[in-house]
Amino acid sequence: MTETAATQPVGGDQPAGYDPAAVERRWQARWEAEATNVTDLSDGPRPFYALMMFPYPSAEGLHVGNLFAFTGNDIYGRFQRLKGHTVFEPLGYDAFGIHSENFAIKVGVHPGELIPRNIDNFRRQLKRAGLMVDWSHELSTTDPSYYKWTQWVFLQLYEQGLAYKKRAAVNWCPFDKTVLANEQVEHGLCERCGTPVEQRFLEQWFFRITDYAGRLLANLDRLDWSESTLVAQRNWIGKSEGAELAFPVQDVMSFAGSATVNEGTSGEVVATPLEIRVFTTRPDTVFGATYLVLAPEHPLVDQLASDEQRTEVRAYVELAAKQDLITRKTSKEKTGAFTGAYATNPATGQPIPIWIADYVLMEYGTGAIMAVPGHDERDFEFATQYDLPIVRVVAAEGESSDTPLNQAFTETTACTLVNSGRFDGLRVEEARSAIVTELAAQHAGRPVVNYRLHDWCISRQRYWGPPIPIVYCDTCGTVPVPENQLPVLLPQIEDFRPDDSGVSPLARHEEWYHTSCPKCGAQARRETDVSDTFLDSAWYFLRYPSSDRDDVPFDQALTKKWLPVHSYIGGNEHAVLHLLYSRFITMVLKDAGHIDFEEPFTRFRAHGLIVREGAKMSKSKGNVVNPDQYIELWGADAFRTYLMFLGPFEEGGDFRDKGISGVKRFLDRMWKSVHDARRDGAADAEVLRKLHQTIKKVGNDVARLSYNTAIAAMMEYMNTLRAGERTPHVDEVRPLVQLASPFAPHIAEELWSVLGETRSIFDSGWPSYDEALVAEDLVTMAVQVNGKTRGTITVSKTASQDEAVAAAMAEANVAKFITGPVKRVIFVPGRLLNLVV
RNA sequence: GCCGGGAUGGCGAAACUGGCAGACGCGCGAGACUUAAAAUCUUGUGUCCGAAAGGACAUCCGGGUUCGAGCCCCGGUCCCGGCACCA
Repeated sequence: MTETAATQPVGGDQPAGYDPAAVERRWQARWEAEATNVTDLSDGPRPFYALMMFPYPSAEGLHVGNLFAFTGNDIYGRFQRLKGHTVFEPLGYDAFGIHSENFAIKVGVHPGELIPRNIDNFRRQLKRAGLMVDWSHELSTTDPSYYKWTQWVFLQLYEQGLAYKKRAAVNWCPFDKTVLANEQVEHGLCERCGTPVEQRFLEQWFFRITDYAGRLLANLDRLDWSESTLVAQRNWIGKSEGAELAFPVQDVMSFAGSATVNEGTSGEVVATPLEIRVFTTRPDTVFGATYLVLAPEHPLVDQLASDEQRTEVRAYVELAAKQDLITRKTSKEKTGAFTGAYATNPATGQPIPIWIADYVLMEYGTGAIMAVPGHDERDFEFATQYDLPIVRVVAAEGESSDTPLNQAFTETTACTLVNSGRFDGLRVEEARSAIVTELAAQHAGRPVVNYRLHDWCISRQRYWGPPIPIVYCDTCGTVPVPENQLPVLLPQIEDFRPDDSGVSPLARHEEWYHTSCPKCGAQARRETDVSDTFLDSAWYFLRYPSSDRDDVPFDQALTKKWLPVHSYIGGNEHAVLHLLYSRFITMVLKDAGHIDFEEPFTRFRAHGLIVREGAKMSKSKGNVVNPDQYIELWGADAFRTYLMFLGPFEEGGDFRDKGISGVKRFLDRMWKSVHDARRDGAADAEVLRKLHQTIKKVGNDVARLSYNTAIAAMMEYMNTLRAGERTPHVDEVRPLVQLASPFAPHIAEELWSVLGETRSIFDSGWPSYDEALVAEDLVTMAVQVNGKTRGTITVSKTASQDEAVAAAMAEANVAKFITGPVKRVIFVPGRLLNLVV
């Protein structure tokens, strides 16, 4: 390209060719120099926070999937800006966590050195993509000025009694000597080294997210989120309504206070009958409960075991403890042991044996179940295995109390109770409440709602994360680090590898580990666990607007103005954890009075996945797309536009190398059209009509993230614009440049200046359309005979049914098929006419 | 097993509320320009029959509702994703 080419007046005779690299370099420099993308957060009557989930800065650099998502968000942000909003589009890095740490261990470089390097590379790549990012608010979760406030968030939960410590099972890899997340265990083996994973019990920090289960679930109904994400959250929270029932244990007494699960009261020295509480969603089947099963970890197991059964029971408990958490939950084989004790079924009054088995999980319900083998598949399997009685208590129509059961009968609709004493004949739905009411009157039961959601374990026995801001003092106990002593800095240590001890590598660093008690000043020890990466990302959206503030986690006025986030975009792999934790933390901060809203993301859309030639991209398959290469070859504008064109944004699509050429051709034609455009004479009326139709369609499509069809509409307009090698008029091309600008921002800016404009196109406003012009005066309608299309007619858009029928009859091919009298006419104005003969 | 999403030309895909199936793009065929090629432009392109006009058949399979079904209902096959002994 020559120097003068870009500034060649419209109508100049020899427009220069389109050189994406030069154009993109020029405009990126100019945006930076003129701070085009820096948002004045204190200004702007119509703020719009367009957020994309921040990336984990991997060593491999930006993935094409990342870029797909970022571009999708950027287009939406740019569109909102053109629509007159003040748009804030920040970006940051989720750089703490096991991923970074494992990679650092692998290559033998300290993560503190590796991460800044990766971030530099990410920033370079993201900038090249031409995102409208306000880089002055960039953040990284690994920065002490950020994690200081992550620790502050922890303290907020601690102060509200929502953070607590308890012993819990973790997956432990004896070879890598590390705690593993559930996702890192495959078929009971460590995903990295293949060593069988063991279960270990460690003291860990938890957040009481279960206290918020009801609210987290109820609010979902009023969120404008992708349906699939809402469903995933509902399933994860897993509400189930049922009852807690009490089964008294025979001949075993206990001291009050230790007798029941979930009820730690005073230690009165009064012997009370021991009872087992169970949770069930089928209280209607209580007459069929022929035995009880406790989880092997249930606190009453040892007390219940009879002398002759004790050895067997202990062996089983030990075996269960050895098994890793994943295998236990996936192997369907039923095993268990009889405790030797019996309980009384409160409905039948009959004694039933108490068993332990690992198919019952301690962390759900009460850790104990009443087994109804007749009507539960798992119980049936277990009962068959151990020869326990199976009783039918529910019967379908045509069945009776003694219709044999050769498998569990789990149907409930149109079923009635049998073998259930005075409840016989009741429909299942009626029996549920009737039985609970009856048992409640005897203090043997109550209705209960249970959630599958567990409390959030945030402890990580690792190095690369924010230290949990807690100190242990021999006299003062557990002491939170005062806010003015934050951050608790993560020390720079060389041996950050985890070891066999089961505690964080930080514990090996005496000078860090030993500290003084913030309360009494005596010698004390630091908590050595760091917090979960998901805590870092559960509040980052609150930090962006205030990222330059050191004195507060988030400024009150800015937060009020900019939050909740107007549009959030991200991958559905975070449908549950990240999005749920963010909602939880937001609710907690609201309850603590720090913010005045409790849902962080007003609108959320999950983007799709990019595959290549039908297969998921992976390094091992060697089909990973490196964005740099494509941007080099085609330009960021073409690459962005192609990514948005290859499939629906919310579904993703197939990346095919050749596909990009069509999009590049489109940009080339737009370039040429603007340079060639004539100013003399008038614009063509029909072209203008098409233009207005296009403005309408592109606006509607972009608003619902239907980017692929928006691009198709622009291409279609381009075909009209250039049909028959006509020379387009300036008025015909100017709005097109605006429509294309969110997709291809650099070329749009360039062409905008070619059109004589001096300000950024992104301050030019979104073109409007004239509804009267959009509607065609003449419409082409399909004419069907008996539902088969036989021709078309062109009539006025206001044509009546009679006029349409007359026009249709005049068509030879239609008349040909009218073999008898027309019995019925279906007339859809402007669309179709169907004659039934 | 349960819960989502999906299956449309050679390929990526459109069709928003039941109304001309295949927009737009890739690829491919033909032509123009060129010494030639690339690029560009024009044009054709679901399948079958037909010179054409036109016709028949076509949205995973089998039924149904309707004047009319890719879309709604019933039954089934396959693919992708999530959860998974949750009582």
